[in-house]
Amino acid sequence: MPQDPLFNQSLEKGLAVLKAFGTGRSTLSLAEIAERAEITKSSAQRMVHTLELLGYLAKEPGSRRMRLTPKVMELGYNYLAGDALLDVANPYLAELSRLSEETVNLTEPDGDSMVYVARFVAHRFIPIHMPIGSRIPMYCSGAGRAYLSALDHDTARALVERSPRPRHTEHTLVESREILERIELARRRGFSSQAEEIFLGDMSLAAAVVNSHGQPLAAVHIAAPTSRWRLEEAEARLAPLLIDCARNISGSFRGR
Amino acid sequence: MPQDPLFNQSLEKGLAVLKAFGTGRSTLSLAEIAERAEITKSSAQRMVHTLELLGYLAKEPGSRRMRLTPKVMELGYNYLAGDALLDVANPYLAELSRLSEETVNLTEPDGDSMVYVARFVAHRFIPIHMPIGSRIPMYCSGAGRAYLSALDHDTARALVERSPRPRHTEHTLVESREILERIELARRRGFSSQAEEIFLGDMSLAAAVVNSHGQPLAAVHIAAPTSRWRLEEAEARLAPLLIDCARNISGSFRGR
DNA sequence: CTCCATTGTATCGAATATCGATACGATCAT
DNA sequence: ATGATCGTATCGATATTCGATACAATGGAG
Repeated sequence: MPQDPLFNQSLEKGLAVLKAFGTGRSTLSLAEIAERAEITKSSAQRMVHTLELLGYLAKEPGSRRMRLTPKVMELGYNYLAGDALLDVANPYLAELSRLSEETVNLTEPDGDSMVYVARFVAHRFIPIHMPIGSRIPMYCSGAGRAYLSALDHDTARALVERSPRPRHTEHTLVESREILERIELARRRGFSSQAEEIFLGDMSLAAAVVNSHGQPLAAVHIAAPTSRWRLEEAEARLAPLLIDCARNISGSFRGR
Repeated sequence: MPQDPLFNQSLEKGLAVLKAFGTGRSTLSLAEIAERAEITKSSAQRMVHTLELLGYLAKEPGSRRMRLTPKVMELGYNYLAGDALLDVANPYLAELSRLSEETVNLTEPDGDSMVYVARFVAHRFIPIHMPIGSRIPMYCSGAGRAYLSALDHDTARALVERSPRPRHTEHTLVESREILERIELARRRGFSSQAEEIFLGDMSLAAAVVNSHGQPLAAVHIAAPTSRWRLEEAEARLAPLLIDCARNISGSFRGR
């Protein structure tokens, strides 16, 4: 009974196989792939065979487990390569990293998460390793709250309320009322902040990048380790630079 | 006529659609997708519909053209997240960038290209924008030659000879004899170099990262703009730091 | 503003490629 | 050495994908 005659379930299964490598281990046996992708062993066999021929999967030498090849990055890279905002933002992000001497990131929204699309790492500290493409939840991140603060109130509220809100650390805010208060504060101040709500030892300040209608496209954030900054001090010293950076990116993108 | 009864052509078509966004424009109409993916309009319709439901494609607001969503980066990110070498390398790469005050990259081999998997951008200069996931050919890049120099001679020769070798600039070496000489030199010196063979104004020095059997896994390279360095000077000052970095990564990975 | 060419969307019957089950053989752990 | 688990190959049934085509929507030209 094909409910949607245009939907192709083979493609769904194939992508589920690629996504199966996201959870946990980096090499998987066929049985594990079938289990994680929630498909039958036969389907897994076909999909793995196809992906191997196409060069996206390879047998781990010496065993029969499969692993992703660097070729899968072509798929994600195409997004980055076509992202006009990223091109515009890069020099401003580099400058902010130079001025602040801290790690600076650009993230874009997807569902209820923010996705890292650019990252300039400060020299003096290697913080939590967050490669391009990784995700942080909107509700408890500075970047997410900055993004939400540039949406209209009802849209932001709806997003927060329907998002799962696990407690990552003892400091994570999980009550939607509290979170919405922080978003309201961010709206007034022009930037948002977050202290140790995702990782202990890590704070962040963030500001939204907006289009010509004021709608948010992305967020810039500075990662400030608690070992070097108190929150108040970071807000006083870094927030003006941050807001300036986000405003410059927004302005340049408009005139692109 | 299913020549290979295990091969799933729907999956191939779906991935071809995602890859179609790599060539040229960042938004495509259905007709353009069908053309670039080399599939019929009907197939394109089904694949696009499916990818849209799964969240990998979205309609560009205000038009009917499609664009990739950040969600596609999940696929590529899974590779990075599972890459043990990358974890080990990061601090050493950061240190090399700090010491050299230039941009440092880690690349891994795929086919006849090297793929960027990590990048530490120097503050004082924003060179050619090469995001994670982008590729450079082995035959004319420092990283590629460093990688090839750690393979046995015959394997390296075969790779170079069967690789297409377009001339990117007036300085690009395209004769396999010349290229193999450079690889031989790299083998003796422990690092390779390249000056303006891909982009004018850009040189690079590179060294291979090897496993416990001496087989290459990746390459570290420093991008040195011609505006700041003469080749001989760069080789004298930067190569020792570079070799040290690659050796440290190799050693740490062995003991992982 | 109208018309036309092009593009996106929906539908359909045919038949092929995909489906899941199963059987066999290889591999690993005990 | 033995058994259990896992990867590989094969099969018949049929659901699902196939390409064609018809229709509607769009956008540009005149």
